Amino acid sequence: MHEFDSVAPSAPHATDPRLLANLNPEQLAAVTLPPGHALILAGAGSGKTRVLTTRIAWLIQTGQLSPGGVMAVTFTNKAAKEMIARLGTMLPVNPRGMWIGTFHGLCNRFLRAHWKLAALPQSFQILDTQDSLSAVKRVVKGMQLDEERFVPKQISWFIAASKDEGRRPRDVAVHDEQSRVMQQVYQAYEDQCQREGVVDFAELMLRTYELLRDNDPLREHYRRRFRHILVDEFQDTNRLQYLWLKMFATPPDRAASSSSPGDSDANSVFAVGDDDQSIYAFRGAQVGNMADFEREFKVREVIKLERNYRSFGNILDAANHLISHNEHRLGKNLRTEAGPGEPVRVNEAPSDFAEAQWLLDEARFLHREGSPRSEIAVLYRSNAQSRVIESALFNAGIPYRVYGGLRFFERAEIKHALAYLRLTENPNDDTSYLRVVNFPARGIGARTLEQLQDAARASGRSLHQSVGALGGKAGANLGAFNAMIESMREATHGLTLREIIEHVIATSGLADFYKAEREGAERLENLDELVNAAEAFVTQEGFGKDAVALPVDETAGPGTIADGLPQAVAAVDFTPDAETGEIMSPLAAFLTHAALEAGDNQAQAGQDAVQLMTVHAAKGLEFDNVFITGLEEGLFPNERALADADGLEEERRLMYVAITRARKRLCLSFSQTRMLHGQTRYNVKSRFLEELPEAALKWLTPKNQGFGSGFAREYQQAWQRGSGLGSMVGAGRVESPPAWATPKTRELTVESPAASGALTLRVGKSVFHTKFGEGVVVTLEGSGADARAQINFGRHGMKWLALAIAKLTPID
DNA sequence: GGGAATCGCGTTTTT
DNA sequence: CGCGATTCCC
Repeated sequence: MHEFDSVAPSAPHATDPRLLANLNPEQLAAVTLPPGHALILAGAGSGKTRVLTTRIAWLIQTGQLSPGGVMAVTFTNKAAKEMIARLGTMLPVNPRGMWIGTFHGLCNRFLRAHWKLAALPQSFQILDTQDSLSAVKRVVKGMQLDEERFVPKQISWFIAASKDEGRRPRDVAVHDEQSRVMQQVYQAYEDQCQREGVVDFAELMLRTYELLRDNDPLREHYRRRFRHILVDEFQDTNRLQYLWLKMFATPPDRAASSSSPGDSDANSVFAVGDDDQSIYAFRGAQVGNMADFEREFKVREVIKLERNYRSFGNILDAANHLISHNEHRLGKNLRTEAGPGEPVRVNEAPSDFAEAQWLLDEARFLHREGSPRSEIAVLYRSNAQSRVIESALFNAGIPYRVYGGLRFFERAEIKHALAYLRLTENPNDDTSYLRVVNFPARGIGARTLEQLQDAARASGRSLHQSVGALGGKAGANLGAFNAMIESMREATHGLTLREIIEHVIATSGLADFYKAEREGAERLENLDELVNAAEAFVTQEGFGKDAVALPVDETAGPGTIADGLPQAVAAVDFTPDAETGEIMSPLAAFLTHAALEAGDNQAQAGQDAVQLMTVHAAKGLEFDNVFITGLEEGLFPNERALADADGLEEERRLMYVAITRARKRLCLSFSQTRMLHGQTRYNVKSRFLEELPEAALKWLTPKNQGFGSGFAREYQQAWQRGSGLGSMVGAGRVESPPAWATPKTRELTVESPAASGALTLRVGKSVFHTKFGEGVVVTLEGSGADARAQINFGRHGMKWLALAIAKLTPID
């Protein structure tokens, strides 16, 4: 089926000496590894991206690889873009033509090229998580299941998780009624997606994997084409991504059987990852893939990049010391030549409010000292923690930026516009149909849609096709909607993408609707922004001008292929059909782009602002000054994560990621009390604080260390201000009961079995229990013999104790 | 069909 | 407590 140009690698050219300059010995070894599968353990701040890009540039410069023979995979669009941008400065070729992208982006390209083999429509559309959930809801409703028992969200999660493990409905384990129904829903969901010509994120991966698995010539073709496969953040790969990778890689036994590696037709996988930064197990990532890779791919070279170019010594000591408490590691220790730097400072606050206040003063101080606000990052374990910090910053008028939340293409008004656009492309997309059939309102109610869905189910056709089944006013309204979609389709024929979108926003009634809305101005702006995004997309991708294969001289070489698939296309989102070269419409391509790249999720960019984000969101970023807040048992480590065995280790890795974000200054803080879910919680400080080396720390609270001069004075003032704010915070020390707490009893005196004599307990007081260790009294109830106390023992959890029996001693 | 009241829930998130 | 989703009522 395929013919290949088996061009042996030419003798290395003289490389640009600047390319390899300033690499340390380990980096150099990684960059210049001979062909063969390799695993690079790249510690935080060790120059990972540099090694990846330099490796590609070096292979190309030395003539071992043509741009068309590269496949580089990342997890995020941001990482892919960065790689492309850096390569652009290193190479005289256009890196946009290389197969560099996210797992999902590359799958999309692959399926666009082989849509027929994959049994998809050429302009199949991609469901994001929201779309997918509403599709599942539709299925569940259609099957008339009890939504209490079969929660759509859970089923949606189950389907995604199954696909992420490579399981089709027939492969899922069925052991009871519940799982049997789940399987049926999964099957029905698949049928529905197939009927509507849509795929969800996991389907992109799974479909690609299966196509390669079941089609030998195709698989062999791609194995020959991609000489070098590079994978970033390998520790975050899930089961399916690992299997997927195996499809592209030459099996190691075949690679080994070749006498000389240089002439072998085997390709090479260059996997880069850091097991200590694996923080996505909750969404299916399997760190075990690293060990599996080493074993199954018979990796000969494991290179560790341990020299850190980011942080000062004390920060690295803290990170190393902390992570050494994990048992399941491949083993790695960061080192620096930058000197110890400032100690890691630790602050204890009486309340979350005071913690925020302290943070605020600290940020002000740093800014006064010349640090840009954008170099100050405030990290927290969960999004709910940002609220107090935000309000403190807001009230003080300090600009800040919160990462997270809705992204551009996920906004309701944008999704609505996209739904109309999708319908002009494919009126049988029921998800989009239901989203906008009555938005803006046009007299199509819930019962009408029930009937329409029943009719569609009965005939096995789409909603759009089933409108004729309904008569009366309802049928007329539906007919009018169909006619509108149809006229949109006709009117936009031949228009530019920009004109199409403008037309649809106007004629759908969306523009008028938001004009009439009191709060619609921002949404209108966003719709304008959608037009701009489309314009930028077209310009950037170069569609319409020269969306054709790049000049041959840029792409020819080993790996040239002969099945009509262009080596490289200027417009990567317009991947042509592998056989016919047909390219999908700009609109379909833009819709794909919108699904695959949800856009920024940071609020108002522009001015210099303090950066607020979760630890997860901070991965891959770095800042001069980092604050890690809320270091309390239950919060960080999070109590819900402690349920499973590996939970604590993942939490610790999360802390490790947080620590290693800091370049110059690291501050840790925790609070004795915190408002959570509408009630005050009394917390014990995080065990992670105990796992840090004392020598690298400087405690700012009197208990552990006195105040000195300079910085410390600042802290003292900040702390006092923070703790002196309003009656809410009271006297500020844990010894006095917080005035704002309203438990049943605030103070209780009982005969203590431990200390012969009276024991006085107060809410907020620390106590020691012979079995559970240190805890904080949360609630007191009853009296005398049946006096009870609820005590938070941190890692041992919240306990109710009978005070007549429990052996408690007070801690001061 | 849409606004108001009520319910329920509350790690982490990219594609 | 604060939110989103659902339900209720006009």
